Amino acid sequence: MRCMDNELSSNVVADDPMEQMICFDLYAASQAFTRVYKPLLEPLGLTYPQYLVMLNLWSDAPLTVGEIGRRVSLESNTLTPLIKRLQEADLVTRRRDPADERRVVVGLTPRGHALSEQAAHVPSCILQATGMEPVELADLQRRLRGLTSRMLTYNNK
Amino acid sequence: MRCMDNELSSNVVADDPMEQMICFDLYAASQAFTRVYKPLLEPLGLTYPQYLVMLNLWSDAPLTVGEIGRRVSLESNTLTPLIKRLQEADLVTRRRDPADERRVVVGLTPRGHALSEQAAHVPSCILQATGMEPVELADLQRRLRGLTSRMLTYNNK
DNA sequence: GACTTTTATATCGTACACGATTTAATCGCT
DNA sequence: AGCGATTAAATCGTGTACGATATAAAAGTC
Repeated sequence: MRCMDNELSSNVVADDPMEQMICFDLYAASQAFTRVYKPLLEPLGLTYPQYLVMLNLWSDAPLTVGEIGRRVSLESNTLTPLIKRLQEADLVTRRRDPADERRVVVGLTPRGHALSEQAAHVPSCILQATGMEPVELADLQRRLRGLTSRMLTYNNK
Repeated sequence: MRCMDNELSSNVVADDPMEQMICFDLYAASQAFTRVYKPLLEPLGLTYPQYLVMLNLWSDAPLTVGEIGRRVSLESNTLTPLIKRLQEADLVTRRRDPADERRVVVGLTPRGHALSEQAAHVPSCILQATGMEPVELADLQRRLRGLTSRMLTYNNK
């Protein structure tokens, strides 16, 4: 679907070019979270994307690279080096799935498993940092998911 | 300020490790925007961060690297190479400010200025892709800014 | 007026993102 | 069974992000 300009076009550009950009607000919010996560994750030696991968492994290890990718919305081109860094840090193991040699199964080392305890306090810290009630947060999440879904639909038309 | 776990801690980790992560929803929404912007910006030869810089120049050129950085929340370590790529593409000029030789002033070339016309339809396309009314969008932006502000405040305590 | 501090940019190293391509294994079809 | 299509990872190249450091100019201090 091509975008057709309409009578609203002249109103969407404000004096301040950043003022009306919803995308920029999303970006800024995302960066703000990154900054709050950083000091919490630094003692664990994890970056935020690495933390997302570890969260899934703590919950459901072992997982294939592809399954991890579906959960965190990343593909092997990003995940492979990331997981190799986790392996270097002796947090995860990587081996080919004997049942399907195309797959690589990622598991936790004892050190990787143990790290979950040090990370247990992170979610509550983040919740506190938002300064929002869980109900209010859930509403915002619902709106964001709706927006994301509509954006992706638009893109596929 | 250190984060103290409280009685809610046990509720913030759901079965699905991704389910309750507001940060991930922000990331996903941001990525969805990137995907909608991409086909719109590709004909212009711009990436999304480059587009943000050009938006500010179209509005207020010439600008120093620092001023651009304040507007798009990036620093010289990211901006310098980005702006050099815009210069390679003959869209912007870079020169030291004679009044203060520390500053680098970024201006538009004729080609850079002309590109604004090709980009004029982008904001209305994005608005259409959100599938939201401007009022509704403004409300979401207000919430996001409040959240961002609280997160950054938390981080500085 | 030399000296310290601050400011503005640039450089460097590490770590994502992601499109495009490659490689190898498995699947599907006849 | 053979073989083209599909799938799962990995690899490659480009472009952000960003902490740490470097460099040079300007501002502040005695």
